[in-house]
Amino acid sequence: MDSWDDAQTFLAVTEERSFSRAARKLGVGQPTVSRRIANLEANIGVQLFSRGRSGAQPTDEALQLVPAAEQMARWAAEFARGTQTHESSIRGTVRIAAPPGIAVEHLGSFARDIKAQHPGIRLEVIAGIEHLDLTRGAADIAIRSKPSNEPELVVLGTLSNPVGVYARADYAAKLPRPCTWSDLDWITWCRPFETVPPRPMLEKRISNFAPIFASDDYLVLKSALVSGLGAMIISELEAQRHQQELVKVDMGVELPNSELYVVAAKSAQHVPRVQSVVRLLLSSIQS
Amino acid sequence: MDSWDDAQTFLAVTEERSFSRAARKLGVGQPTVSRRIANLEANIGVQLFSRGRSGAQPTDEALQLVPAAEQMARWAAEFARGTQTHESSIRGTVRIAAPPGIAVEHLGSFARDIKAQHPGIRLEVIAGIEHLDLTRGAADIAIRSKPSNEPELVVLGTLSNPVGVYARADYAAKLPRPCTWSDLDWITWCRPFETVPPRPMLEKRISNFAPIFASDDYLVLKSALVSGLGAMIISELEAQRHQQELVKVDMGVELPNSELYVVAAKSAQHVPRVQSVVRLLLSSIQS
DNA sequence: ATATATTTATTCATTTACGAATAGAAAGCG
DNA sequence: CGCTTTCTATTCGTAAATGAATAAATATAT
Repeated sequence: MDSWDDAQTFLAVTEERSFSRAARKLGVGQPTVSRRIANLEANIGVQLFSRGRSGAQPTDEALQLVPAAEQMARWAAEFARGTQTHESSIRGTVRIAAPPGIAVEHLGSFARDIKAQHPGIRLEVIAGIEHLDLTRGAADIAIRSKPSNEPELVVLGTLSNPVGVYARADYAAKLPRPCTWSDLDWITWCRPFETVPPRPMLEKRISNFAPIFASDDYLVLKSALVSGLGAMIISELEAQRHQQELVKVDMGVELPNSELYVVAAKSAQHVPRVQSVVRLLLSSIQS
Repeated sequence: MDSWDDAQTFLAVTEERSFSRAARKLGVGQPTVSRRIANLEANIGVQLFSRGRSGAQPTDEALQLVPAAEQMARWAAEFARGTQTHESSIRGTVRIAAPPGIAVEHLGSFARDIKAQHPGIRLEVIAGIEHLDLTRGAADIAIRSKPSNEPELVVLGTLSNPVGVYARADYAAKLPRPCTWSDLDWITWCRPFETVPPRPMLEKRISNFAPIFASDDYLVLKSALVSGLGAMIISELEAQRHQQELVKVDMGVELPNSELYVVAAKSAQHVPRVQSVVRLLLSSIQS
């Protein structure tokens, strides 16, 4: 084994559990992956994957190789970022990972700001809670509800996201005054997003919390909200977009802003296009 | 940059300071290296090496990329060793790094033992003090005079190397009795091997130590010794081979054995052929 | 100055690696 | 069963990567 590309191919297959998906991920054809793995297996004389209808399952021998390959991937990403710190022009693709609500509420419109300021930059938003590995370049920036304490990552700034309880006007009109948290029919996330704000906060305030409606899709949640089914905690920014349909429910107290942390791999912050996106992100979403 | 092979090529050039040497090291042609580096430079838009008569000098930008590439190399070696732990047959090449004296005195004859026991194994001995990076696979085993405390390495055993002061019979006959350390005309290492035993020990025992003769080549030292120029500390094993020419000089006390440490990368000890060599090394040289 | 020895760059015939297309295999489903 | 889908393996024409040979450049020695 002296071709580092083979290790890359190997890692992609173990992660994707499929030759064809690995090929897509690597940007090569499926036969190439098939051939490279076959060569690797021939060289070391051990079968690395059991092929079947449902893809490729790593053997025990293959699993022992994974940690080393992962470390290679991590440093390959570091190397790649290093090559980009000296780019003079601000252009290229920037991938942002964010929890689904944030992504929908803020990043769509943010993309327009980016285009105006830096037309050369293309934005890719991955909405989800899977913790993408920033050190391996799965994304350039992540917006997280908790600060990361991983030593290889750095918090580049915080976003204060003002939120409020909103409902359709006719629903809100029927509510008792003052209205308590338990009085409301809540619309919020269900699995696999049960840990995405504001659901944990609701579960803390309301014993035996049971939403009247839940979904893993923000648009579905919002359409339930707009249909007058119940109340939902959304960002003020999003509420402004729906001011004709939605009204704020007065809970007696203002909700605290939800704090969001913008994190990136340490070396990513020196990549010009990432730098620009972060700067604009912090200044344009800030309140 | 998504081809890990490019990083490998890059690292080879920074280390060899030459496209052609890097090509030899990688086992590819020189034009391939030339082209790969040119592509890499074109992709990132920065010159990485200043080419000249005396090879390729990395630019500042290139130097920033080196640490990441080195880490990749380290884990690539780890990956490669992982692929070898499941080899069933004990065959292949094992590289041993050792200080020059040890290499000459012991490893030549050890190669014969290996051949008898494991005919499939080929030995490569690198004699020198350059600390080869075992974690990166520059050698499989190293014999060192100090135990390594690097966390990625492991001491697999110690060798007790009995040594004595020897000189040609006629030279020894003229010595005063009892004979002190300062009475002798010492033959020992010069730069760059000034730290290789036994020279540090001699410098400690004798103030203003100045050898009558020094060389960086063991064979040169030994020929000076055999010619009757002075005395030299050599292993008893080596002394036996020259018992017709050399006699032991009685210093009043026996010299303590020189302790040698056999170290390897942690994962290398599980590679069958390395395992076999280490086992035989410990059992056959042990006194 | 001229020869020599080493560099990197270029050329170009050759080979290797690639991937679109296809075959084969296996599971889900009506 | 037969249809569909989703895998991996194979085939094969093509394009890209390779390296022997060579050119160009440059320092060192004679």
